[in-house]
Amino acid sequence: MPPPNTSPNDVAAVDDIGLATPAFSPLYQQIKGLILQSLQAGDWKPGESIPSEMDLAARYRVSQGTVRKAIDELAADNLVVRRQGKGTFVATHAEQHVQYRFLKLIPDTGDSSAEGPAQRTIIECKRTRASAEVARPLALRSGDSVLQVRRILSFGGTPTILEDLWLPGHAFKGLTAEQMAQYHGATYAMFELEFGVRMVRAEEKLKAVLPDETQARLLQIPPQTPLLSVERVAYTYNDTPMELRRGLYRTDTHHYRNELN
Amino acid sequence: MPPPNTSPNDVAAVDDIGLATPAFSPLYQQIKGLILQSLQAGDWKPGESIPSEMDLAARYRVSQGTVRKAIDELAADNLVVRRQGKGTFVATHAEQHVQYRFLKLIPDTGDSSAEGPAQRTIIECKRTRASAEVARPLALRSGDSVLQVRRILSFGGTPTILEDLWLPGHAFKGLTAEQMAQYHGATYAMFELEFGVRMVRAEEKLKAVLPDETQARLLQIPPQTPLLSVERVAYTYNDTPMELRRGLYRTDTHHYRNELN
DNA sequence: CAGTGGTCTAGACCACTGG
DNA sequence: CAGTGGTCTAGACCACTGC
Repeated sequence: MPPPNTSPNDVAAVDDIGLATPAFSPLYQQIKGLILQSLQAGDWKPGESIPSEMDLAARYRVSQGTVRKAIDELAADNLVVRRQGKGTFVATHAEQHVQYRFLKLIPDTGDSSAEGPAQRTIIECKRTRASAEVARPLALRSGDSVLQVRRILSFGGTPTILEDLWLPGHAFKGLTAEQMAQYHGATYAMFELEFGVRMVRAEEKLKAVLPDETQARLLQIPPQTPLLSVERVAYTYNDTPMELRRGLYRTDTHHYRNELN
Repeated sequence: MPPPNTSPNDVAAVDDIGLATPAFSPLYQQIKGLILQSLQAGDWKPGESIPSEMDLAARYRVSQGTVRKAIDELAADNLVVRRQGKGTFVATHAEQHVQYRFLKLIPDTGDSSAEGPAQRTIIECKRTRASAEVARPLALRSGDSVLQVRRILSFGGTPTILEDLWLPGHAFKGLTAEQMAQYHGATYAMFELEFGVRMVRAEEKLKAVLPDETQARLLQIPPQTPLLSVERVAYTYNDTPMELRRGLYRTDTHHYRNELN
């Protein structure tokens, strides 16, 4: 016996809760979009649980299976974490064991946990104005206010990474070197907890370069030592760029590891 | 009314077709495993279609939904490609528009298609014995027969990549420089068509290095030019390593692009 | 024990492809 | 038009969590 089923394209229930859906897309995609909006709006904070599948199904007037498929995709995008028997939680950089969300530099020995946590030295933390090169990837206009941070990460006492960060001034008002130092290591966790900015995705461009004098001195290496330059743009929800980061990695004892599928 | 449903853990139908399933796993995982075995065994060749979901469901005595979930995972792993209205096809490096399956080097201009196809020059193609460094990642013993290939890839006439390949001798008997040259560009397609070896996955280790004299000469660059060293191990089904490749990339006009989720 | 996500089924209908 | 994958539903039961 067929259920009293409305057409799969019927988005009446969705429209009922007040959202326009101009083009066709499967119901579960629309549900995914709605949940995404709630995530962006901060209806559920990182680390908290979202409503159960049954709740959401009732709320959106669809079957549990449809909600499930929507959440499955959000989980695949790392926006949400499912835990059997407990619920579905908004992904977070804090509290989790995901210390280095985007860092792919690994000691050549392979034992990435043995070298222990990184020591971080903040060299500089100042408010400046964006140059054209910095403004473009951050979707700002040159001259806009940006926060610039320069720091060194050391592993086992050896300076290994020299990093420059640029952050949009409007989103990170009041960021201080003290804050950067407090959260030893968990920079993205700090962005979340202190500024409500959750990074979701990143793109990196890698090149091999030679350091200038200042860079060589800071990393305590001879000039002419080839370094891996990693330029990263990190995005929040909505593909909004929120961080530009340029790292210089020593690769004599470490390497950048990547998996291809 | 409940269906005449056997327990979810009942693998009778699976056992019926003659396979042991020692530990517990969801039915769809077991089905995935069975399909995987057929792929490895070559029951369906790359580019061909596999049986329809209904067929497989009948064959394994499970519902279409269960087969679907199994195939969904295989599709997510890039082992299989679904095409609505046509069927599900074994993924292939040939015929597809996926010219460079694993190459992540991109011109800085971003317009990766404008520079046209790479010109390939084979410098060397010989049979040797594996050194310890080569044997380990290929899961061979040092001294085992390996094929070694050295070649240069040029973009727009500029030598950009110097590559050394090592292939297990037993799987690539009779590989010649002519074969390498014939398939301009589509090396992995050749492996598939000529040797029945389909690469499924790869791992890369990146470092910044300086070239030695020979390397600098071959790439027509001054010494002291920093290069990106990319060491890749490519795997077939079953996590069997089948290729070790070491590339030296010029990164003055190109960069290695990576996306992080 | 109740509540959560995870698996499985059966059946209906939609969207796309090709003869 | 028949056959394929894609969506959606409804309902049952399993596995895990925590009270």
